[in-house]
Amino acid sequence: MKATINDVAKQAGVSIKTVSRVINNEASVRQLTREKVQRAVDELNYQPNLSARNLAGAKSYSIAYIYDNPNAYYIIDMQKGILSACKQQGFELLIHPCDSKSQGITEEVVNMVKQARIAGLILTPPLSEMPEFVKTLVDLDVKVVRILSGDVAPDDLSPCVMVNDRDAAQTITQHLIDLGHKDIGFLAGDAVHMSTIERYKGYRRALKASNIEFNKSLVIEGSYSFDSGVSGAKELMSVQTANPRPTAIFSCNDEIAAGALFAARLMNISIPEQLSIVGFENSPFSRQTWPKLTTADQPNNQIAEDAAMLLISQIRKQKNPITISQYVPKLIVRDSTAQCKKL
Amino acid sequence: MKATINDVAKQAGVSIKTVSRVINNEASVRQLTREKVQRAVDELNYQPNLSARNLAGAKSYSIAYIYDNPNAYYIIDMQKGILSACKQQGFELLIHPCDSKSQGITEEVVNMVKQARIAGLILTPPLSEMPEFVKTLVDLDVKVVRILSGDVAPDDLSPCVMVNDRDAAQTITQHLIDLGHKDIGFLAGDAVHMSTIERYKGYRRALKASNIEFNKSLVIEGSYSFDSGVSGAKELMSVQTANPRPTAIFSCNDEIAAGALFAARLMNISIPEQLSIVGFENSPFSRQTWPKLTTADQPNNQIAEDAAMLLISQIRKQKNPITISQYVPKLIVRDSTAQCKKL
DNA sequence: TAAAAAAATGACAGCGCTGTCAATTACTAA
DNA sequence: TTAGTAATTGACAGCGCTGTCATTTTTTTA
Repeated sequence: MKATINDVAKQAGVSIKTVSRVINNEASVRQLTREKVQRAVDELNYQPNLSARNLAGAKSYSIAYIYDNPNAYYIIDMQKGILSACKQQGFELLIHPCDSKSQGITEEVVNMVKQARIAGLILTPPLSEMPEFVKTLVDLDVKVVRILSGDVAPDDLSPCVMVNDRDAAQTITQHLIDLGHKDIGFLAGDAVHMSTIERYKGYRRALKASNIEFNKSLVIEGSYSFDSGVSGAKELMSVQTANPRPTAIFSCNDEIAAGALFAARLMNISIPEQLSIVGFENSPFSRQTWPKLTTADQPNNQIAEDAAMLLISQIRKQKNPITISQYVPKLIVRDSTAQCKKL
Repeated sequence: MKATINDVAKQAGVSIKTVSRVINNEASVRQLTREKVQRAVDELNYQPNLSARNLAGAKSYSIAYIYDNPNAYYIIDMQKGILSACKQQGFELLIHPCDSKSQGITEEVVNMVKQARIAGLILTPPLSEMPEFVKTLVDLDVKVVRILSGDVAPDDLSPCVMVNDRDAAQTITQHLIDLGHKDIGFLAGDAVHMSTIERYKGYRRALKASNIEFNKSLVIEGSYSFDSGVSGAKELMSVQTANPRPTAIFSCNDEIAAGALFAARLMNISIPEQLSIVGFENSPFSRQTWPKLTTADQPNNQIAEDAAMLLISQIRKQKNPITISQYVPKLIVRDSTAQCKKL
């Protein structure tokens, strides 16, 4: 049978309260006692019962990951990272898929938080980009950590883990520029997503830094989908006379890039010889295209773990409330980009 | 504050034990009393506290989903279905990603089951296809439900939800035959997966049913990947003289089909005019190709919910132990298949 | 060295529920 | 009607832990 706090107390020759103190890392336990207890804990392979903890204490050891995102890869990665933090810290994770556009979403989550006595929440886009939603939750006294696109937190509602898409986009664009490209198309994702906006800013900044004139006709609005990539690339590549035909295309994510790749193939444009294409996200997608995509990798696993750790330490009040950590996706050069052949 | 069993008891004018009886749907509660309690439950919006239940009772209200599958879409779908059943039934879901090929996988899971007092497990391929693994768990007195490819359960270790890939594959193949195709290539997935074997059997059966001679050179071994689809299709389509060049290709999943589509494009073979291609799974992939894939849809969400319900009713000992439910993926005709042009 | 203050430890109630068993009530048959 | 049985209900302990507060031990101060 599983060891309980009683077994440990008996084995260590102390009261259960002392054991409780040790496992909760409270002060005012003599070093000697602490070691004695720790030894018993190890010997019995004791792990505190979460149900009992949640029931007895004022604290809660449950956090939740609320998501609404069509990108399954992203979610699975996130989940894995969060789970890993939870395991380390003896927390429990509740998963809650939802529809961010639904009317009652706020109420739904508030309800869940109350019912399950949830101590904290991890939010990813698009939920993390809904300020009123976040505000409602924070006011409810639930700890929240948001994962967002950008370099600085948009407000001080909660700690954030920022993914600096802007710098990454600049780096990617610079990579194209370094290859001699000047006419670089931009296939945008959904305009409401912060990530699209940030990536666009990075693209613009790179052009500016290299004194390349920005050409609005090279920017195509769209969404984060394969189809959008196909039609966007078609539009870009069939531009007539007046506009330069781009020699490279920056796609806001790998799915769009895959679509662009496809369109190029349809139009008999060889990649990367005649046209360089870059993606973003380093999703499994990017390795399933031919040629394999040059893209930007963001360590979702790591980001998620970081966010969860931040959340937990916040729950434990171990750190100052508004911490921010930042990640910059890293350029991964593969086979879809090459030196610009055009003069 | 959240209502507890005490509040309900007070409101209904009965003892907490009676409330407990009502919410657990136990016999020997008078109809009148039951209604009285139920009314109080509704008025107070009472929901039993899971932690307390888990702690107090001999029973556990936790089930776990253990997975190891590179297909994120599949897992997300599964998870959602399971979650929905859990919510309905007042259960809690633990998520546990793992590596099925790792040495200590059995021990890892056994440990987890013991530590978290898990009442039941849901297993999907490849974990559900590991008999010794399942046996160990069942012997441990954990309830297990497996989701498997096939029409009958391979053993009576646990209830299974069967996905009849064979019949579905036969239907798909028949669809090609109906379109006049006779030389139908087969791009296999990983040979160790039951799904590959089953789909292959269905393919063979369809050929046989229509008296089409089986040609071994049209079967290409491979894996469930885009690359495998590309190379497989290339091989099939470059078959020389002796072998007939297929006019249609059955791909074991959408990813392979996407690869095949890509290869065809490379070889200037137009789809579906010169070559029909079908996929399997109806993953988001299949809608992100051009032309959109004809494929077989399996209602993963539903399957998962069904499996979870089966598991929970088993935990509650409401049903006979070895129940089997079966799903047959449904043919979805889209744009990648057409009438055979060849004589 | 004794008194006072501080640090360390323990006893015990109680979180919200279920299991056990005893008490009450309703229903039967005689 | 009344004992006898079955159906219904309730009192209470206890699951494994934490919070409160009292007690003991150690350290500090005068």
